[in-house]
Amino acid sequence: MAEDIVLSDLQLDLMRVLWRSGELSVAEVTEALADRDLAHTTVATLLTRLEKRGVVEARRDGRVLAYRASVSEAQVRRNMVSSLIAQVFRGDPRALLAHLVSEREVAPGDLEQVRALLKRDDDGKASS
Amino acid sequence: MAEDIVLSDLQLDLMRVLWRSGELSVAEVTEALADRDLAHTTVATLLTRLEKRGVVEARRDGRVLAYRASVSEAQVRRNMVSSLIAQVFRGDPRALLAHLVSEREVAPGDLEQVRALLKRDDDGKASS
DNA sequence: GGTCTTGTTCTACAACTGTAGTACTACAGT
DNA sequence: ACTGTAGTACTACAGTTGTAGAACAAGACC
Repeated sequence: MAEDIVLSDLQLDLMRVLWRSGELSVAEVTEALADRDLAHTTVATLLTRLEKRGVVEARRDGRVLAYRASVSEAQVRRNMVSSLIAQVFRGDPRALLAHLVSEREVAPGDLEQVRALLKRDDDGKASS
Repeated sequence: MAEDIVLSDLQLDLMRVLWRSGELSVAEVTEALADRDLAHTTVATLLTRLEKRGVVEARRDGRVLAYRASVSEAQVRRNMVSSLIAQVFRGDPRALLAHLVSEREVAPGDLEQVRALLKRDDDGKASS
């Protein structure tokens, strides 16, 4: 379950609201997306569709539906990055890395930084 | 021009054929995508649509149309990566980098490798 | 108890994508 | 000139997404 999780911009915005806030009603989600200026029926439609796809779950709370994300943000990130790597970089994550570097999207300093981060991480998790 | 270049999987496959081979007829593209097993009319439709979007150009060569990519692979890559970064990583490329590292998609050795590459590159281009 | 409000569900529609059939056009061979 | 044959153009249709109205349900208020 939860395999093909590639979400559109709007869908991600919805999910972000849920990830931040836990369990929300349609009204609350609509309010949280006020900048998008969507009708609440639109938000309801979107949530229903996402529910059908299994990325959110609805729970009846009295007469109101409470929606909750049923996939994590990390999971979606993973999926979307993997998907991009598969599509554009022949499945080779290092090709993406090389792209980022050569496009000057990340600087050498960033690499150092992240490397340090990784090291700390490894020390914690995979210590001898 | 050529701003919103985010292509689907199939569209990318088409483009890859054109990037590799330069200028091709519908028949040639269809053949190159034989594994997809598409009708040549399907390929024609796809190319026409891509032309309308400005990512390929058609030239009349006798009675046959010769299609050619009018955006580079690098450009599409840039766009698609940027788009993902904007959508998923709040526009921060380093967040993507951090993701790659923490998801073990790239290893420390890869960082070194790419860093070396970058260094060589900079030596050539941005020498003091 | 009737009506207002709030929320849910259904239906709708345009744009885009994947897919392809049909119709038209024109060159090639006899 | 006639007819394949090959290629292009047009039309179509289902699925997804963005967007929302209309209809319906049920508690809240007087």
